[in-house]
Amino acid sequence: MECTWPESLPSSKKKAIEELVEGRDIANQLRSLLSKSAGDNNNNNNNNNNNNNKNMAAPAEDLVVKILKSFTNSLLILKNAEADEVSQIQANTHVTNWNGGPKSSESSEESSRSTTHKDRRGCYKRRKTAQSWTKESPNLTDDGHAWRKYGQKVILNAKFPRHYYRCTHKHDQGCQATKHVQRIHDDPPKYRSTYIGHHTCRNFLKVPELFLDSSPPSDSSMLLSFDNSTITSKEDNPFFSPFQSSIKQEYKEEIPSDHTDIAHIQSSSSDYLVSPDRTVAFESLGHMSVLSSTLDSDNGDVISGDMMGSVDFSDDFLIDDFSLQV
DNA sequence: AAGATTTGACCCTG
DNA sequence: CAGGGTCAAATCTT
Repeated sequence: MECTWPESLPSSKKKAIEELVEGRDIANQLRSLLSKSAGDNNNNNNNNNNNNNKNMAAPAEDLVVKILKSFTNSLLILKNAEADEVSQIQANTHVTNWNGGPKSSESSEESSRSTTHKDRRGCYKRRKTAQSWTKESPNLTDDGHAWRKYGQKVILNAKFPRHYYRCTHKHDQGCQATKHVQRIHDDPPKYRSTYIGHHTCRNFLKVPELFLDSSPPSDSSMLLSFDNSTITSKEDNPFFSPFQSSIKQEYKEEIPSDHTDIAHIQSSSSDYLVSPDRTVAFESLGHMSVLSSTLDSDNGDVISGDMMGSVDFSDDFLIDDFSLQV
């Protein structure tokens, strides 16, 4: 199971990234040193008063934080640029109208349409670009969201058809999230799931009241998955949800005889929280999602306030997250 | 009966 | 124009 982070980085860029990572790590060390010494001084009254020490450490730490931020942003830019080059299905760094919008030749071809079919002009809106990330996995793991299949296509040069899913709540809640799943290997089975867009829905019907309480349901899982990260919601990434997915047909078709996989799929949501393997996936996917969100935030493709509020771009998050990736 | 899946056609992008 | 993404009627499942 892996994320489609570019695996074939040119060595020069790899080195650049390594350098940045090293610099960032050093800055990180400096920061911990600073905070350590500040803490020591706080416990030690032999020197000047604590307020003075704090006042000295605070600006220094600010600087360190800025340095770290700079490193992290550079890494983000580098990596995202690479991702765009390597994979078309990787997160796009700009997003046009979410709903695309009809072409200009809207009304001119009225008569040319066949009358045997319903006139669907205007109803078809393809997303030109959207935030996307992929996941590859030997089985079709539950991502916690309710998906409804809306299409299947044979893809050129692909052994297996691609299955298209949209969020079940597309119509009742206007959730724009979609995904497609394609089997890329037969033996051993391997599936590539590409997630497009963010869930803006609230999975009310599926969420136990326990989770609906006061805090977002994802909080616990996020904290478990990301350790020090400060992501606060799963809404922008289906993998963060601890809830059961409701895809049925997909599994029946793709894994007709593999009982272990089916058992996996139907296993309780707690699997997500305890399996180290999946935790890694969460980290990778969370990273991708955050990456996309970071770089898309200024292009007007904010789907909802929900999504915007889904990620806390604190220094800690970015720093810790990146340390997983490089 | 309601909701999900299947499937062929439509539409968009490169 | 080809390939891929989406729609929606028909069909299936619960």
